[in-house]
Parts: sequence; structure tokens; C-alpha cells
Amino acid sequence: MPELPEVESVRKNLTTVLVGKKISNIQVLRNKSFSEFAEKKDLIEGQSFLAVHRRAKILDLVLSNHQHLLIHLKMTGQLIFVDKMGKRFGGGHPSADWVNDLPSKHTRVILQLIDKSGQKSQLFFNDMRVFGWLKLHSETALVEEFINYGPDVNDPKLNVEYLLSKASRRQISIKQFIMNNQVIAGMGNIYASESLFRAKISPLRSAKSLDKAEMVTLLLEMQTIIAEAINLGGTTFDGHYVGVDGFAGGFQDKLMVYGQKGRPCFRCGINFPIQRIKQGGRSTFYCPHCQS
DNA sequence: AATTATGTTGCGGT
DNA sequence: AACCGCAACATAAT
Repeated sequence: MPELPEVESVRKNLTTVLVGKKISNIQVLRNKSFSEFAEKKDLIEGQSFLAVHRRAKILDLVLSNHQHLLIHLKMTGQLIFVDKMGKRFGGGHPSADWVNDLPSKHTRVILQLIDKSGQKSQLFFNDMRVFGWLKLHSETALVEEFINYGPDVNDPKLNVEYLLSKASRRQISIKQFIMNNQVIAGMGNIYASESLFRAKISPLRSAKSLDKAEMVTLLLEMQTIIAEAINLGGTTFDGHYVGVDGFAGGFQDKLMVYGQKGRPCFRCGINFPIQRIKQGGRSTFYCPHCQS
């Protein structure tokens, strides 16, 4: 259930683990997860990895034939790397049963890999809800895939003037506004609630109602929390998101409103419990006292 | 049994 | 055209 920091953490670890390795074989256990595979098999198998990029919440694995293997984890996708000894990236002791026994019942795709010295390893794509996908794109198709995305939230080019112009005349709530990938790419439900809490702005405000000072604050808090979450390896909630090593991230301990319904507000105290409301079908958590 | 879930897309209505 | 709300996708946990 990754947002940008979780996908970015996966990207970094995949870079370490995949670059230089060759894909010897791919097994698609659930067709929906990689429906193009049958027709594009020959463009993938036998290729090696040049680099691992990310745009928005999509991973972009660049192959030696300059095709792009794109992976979207959606809500419950996981990528777990295991070497030939069954050891996970980063070593250590496996923390969960499902990591001990791969493929699990939620494994949808398995990439069989081989490095230059002939050592074999595997990359497992697990996805309980089967919303996630793998696709193979040419350079042109890649451009097409990203054409409708706004700048990534951690893109230095993202600025207040852009946000204010996008927000002008928008009646939609500020929370739904910052979760719109056409405006900013990468903000999901957790960090949207958390950023608005840090910025002391109510999620119920309309996007156009924010003045410049408020938008400056909100942008700064979004950039800050995304950077902090990346540094801690993302947020693991209900054991769904895990890193390439199968281990949890560290940001869940820093959450101040998400999942905290009824708990006293960390900022203004026991008389003002955190509320949960619905916006655009998604849960929003906030403090009605100190967010206005 | 009903509700909830870290995401996106597509449809229909204003 | 731009904007907005809502169902759909598939599965498991509470």
C-alpha cells in the first residue's frame, strides 16, 4: 500500500540488488498481474537491468534493450528479493512467516535472475488484492504513461506559484487536491492527512481558499514529511508494505493523525480527539481544534 | 454481516 | 470543457 516514500525505498534497494543481473525466466502465476507477458516474453527474458527509476508511485526498471519494465504496487503489492541461499537483501532474520515461504499464496509473478558469476536469485511480486501490475513499455510508451502526471512531490521544480494557479477556482477540498496525481504526483492518503496536520490546515478547506502563506507552509510540510519518510524506509501499516528485504519501514511510529481516531491530539491535548471523516471515498484523519 | 483497507480509472451528471 | 462524486477492480481482516 505504498505511497511515494515506500516506492522510493523499494527503488533504492532494487537498484542495489538488480542492476547488472539478467532475467533468465519469468513465471506469471496470475495473468491479470502481468497480462502483456505472453506477447512480450521475448523482449524481457534474456535482458539485464541497467537502472531502476521511479516516477510518481511507478517503478521503472530499465532493461538492456532499452525497454522499460514498469511496476505499480497499488494497495498491496510487494517486491521481495531472495538470493539462491534463500537469504534476503540486507540479511538478518526473517520477521514474518509469509517471507519464510515464498512463493506465498499471494505471489503473482516470479522473476528468475542470474548474475555475471552465475549466481541465481529471485524477485517475487506479491499482491493480495491484485490491483497492482507489471507492464513493458518502449521509450515512447513510457512518455505516454506519464503524460498526465504533475510534478513529483519531491521534485525541486514543484513550487508555490504552480500550486496556487492549479488551485485557483477549484472547489474541491485541499486534501483531495493534493492527492490528485495530475496536480502533484506521489501524495497518498496517509501523507496527505499528516501534511495537513503539520501545516495546521483543515482538510475540509477548499483548494482555492488557501492563501499564499498557507500554500507555502503546506508545500514545505509535504516536502519535509516525504523526505523524512524516505529516510526511515516508509510506513508499514497492517504488515502490507514491506521493503525488498521483507522488513517493515520505520515511519509508522511518527504518524500523528492517520489511524489515530479518538486518540488525544498530539499537539493540543486530551480534550480534542482526532476525528475520522470521509473525503472522496477515503478516510481523512485530522484535529478539528488545531487544524483550521 | 458489514465495513474497512497506503490506489487508480472510468463513467455519468452538472 | 472543466469539474466532481461514485462505482469498480479482488481479497482479507476486524
